[in-house]
Amino acid sequence: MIQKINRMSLVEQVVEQIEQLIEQEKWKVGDKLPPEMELMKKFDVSRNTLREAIRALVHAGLLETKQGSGTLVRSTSSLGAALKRHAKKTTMLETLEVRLALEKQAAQMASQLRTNEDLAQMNTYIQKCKDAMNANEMEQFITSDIEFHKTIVRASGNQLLIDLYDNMTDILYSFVYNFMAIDPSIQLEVKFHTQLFEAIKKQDQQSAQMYVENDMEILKERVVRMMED
Amino acid sequence: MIQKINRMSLVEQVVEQIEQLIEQEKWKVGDKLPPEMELMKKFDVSRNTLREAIRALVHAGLLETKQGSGTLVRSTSSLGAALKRHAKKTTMLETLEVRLALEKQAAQMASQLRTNEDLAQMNTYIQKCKDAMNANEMEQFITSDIEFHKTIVRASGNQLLIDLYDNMTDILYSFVYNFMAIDPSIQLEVKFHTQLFEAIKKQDQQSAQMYVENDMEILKERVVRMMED
DNA sequence: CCGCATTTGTTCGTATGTATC
DNA sequence: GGATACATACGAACAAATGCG
Repeated sequence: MIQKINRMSLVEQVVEQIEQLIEQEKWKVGDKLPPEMELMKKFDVSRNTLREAIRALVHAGLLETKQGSGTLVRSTSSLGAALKRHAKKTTMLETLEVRLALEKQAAQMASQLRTNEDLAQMNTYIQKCKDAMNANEMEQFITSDIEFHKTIVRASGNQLLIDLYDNMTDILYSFVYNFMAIDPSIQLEVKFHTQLFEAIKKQDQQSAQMYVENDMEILKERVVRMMED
Repeated sequence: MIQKINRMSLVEQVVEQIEQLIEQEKWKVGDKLPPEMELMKKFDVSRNTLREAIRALVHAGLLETKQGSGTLVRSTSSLGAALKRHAKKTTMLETLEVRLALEKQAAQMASQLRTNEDLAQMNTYIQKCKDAMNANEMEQFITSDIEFHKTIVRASGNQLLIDLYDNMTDILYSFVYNFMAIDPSIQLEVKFHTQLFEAIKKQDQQSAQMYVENDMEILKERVVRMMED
């Protein structure tokens, strides 16, 4: 039996393994990696090799090293890191518009493909949004709101669309999060959620896209208002 | 006058400079970089430092090194490279759907923002498409077709949208290019181009989005047919 | 086919700066 | 402040691939 020769350099192999560990969430965002000595033993490579692999991942944006402290996980994919870097060169409004584009398409596709499980999940998150609104719990509202939208996009079944959307959402909310406040527009938002849900349930593609636009218009106004301050 | 301290490591600085040189097309895709010795002198860093910068860019997908031969430019942005890697894990159909999402949004925005120059350019490319079709020149048709669509997306004014769209288009056509043939559907395609152009001219957002869908349906059928073979 | 120059790949060693305890 | 561990940068020597005459 002939074994395939390992054409990948040691560094590349370590990089791949670390990438997978992060993608599989064995090492989560914010986690601190084990110290170099431990990793050397685990991967069975020299310190130089390990360090080089880590540097590659630092430049890719997945890891972050702090002198004297350690290395920690910063992002889950190089796509996310590249998007974040790119998004910084543009405005939040542009990111929002791209996110709108993705969600509109997702809503249209979800109208055709949604399963009963999808619908049930959407319903759950809508209810959570309502509860959070009544209890004036902003943080809970935002979390449920994000999950509601992500459920729609997941229902599209398009993995590339899902990944891009999730990254855009992360970028947006990492900026907007602290500037949110309970205000009358939230009631409108919940109303649009319900309408959007009904459209997807009825498999009405046109209306689904329209309600996405309505819903995101609110977020857009918040971003614009935020940028004026 | 207080000077800002250079917090960036030498490697990072070299990486940035090379990235800029590539982005500004001083080093174009396919070009061979000057040998390490020369670059060492130009950037005034040691070989190790330079090599580490190059390695980071190789991992990011912008450069490619060949022992004994040299280093050459592979891609113009890390976003593009990350997207390409990601897109390989999914299907062409998914890429096409995301591209459709972006172009629909772009068409809607272009309907509002298009300048007379934009319209003139679109017209030019439509004419080139017609000419190529009559002359049975497939390659010329595809090139003009791509340019027509890109012009619409550019007219949206959203740089993030433009970059993502361009990359998606590159990925798609690098797969589909060689499988195209002159067939009756091309006549339909030109017809949709004209309709789409008229909608943008009349600033009719709804129709513009619809015609994008019609137009891309043809491409979708081609991709599906191609994948069956 | 050989030999050679060019170019990148790999692995040492060393010096200095910097964060943490 | 001192000790320790890690980060950063440079230099040098040798290996391996490529291309040319």
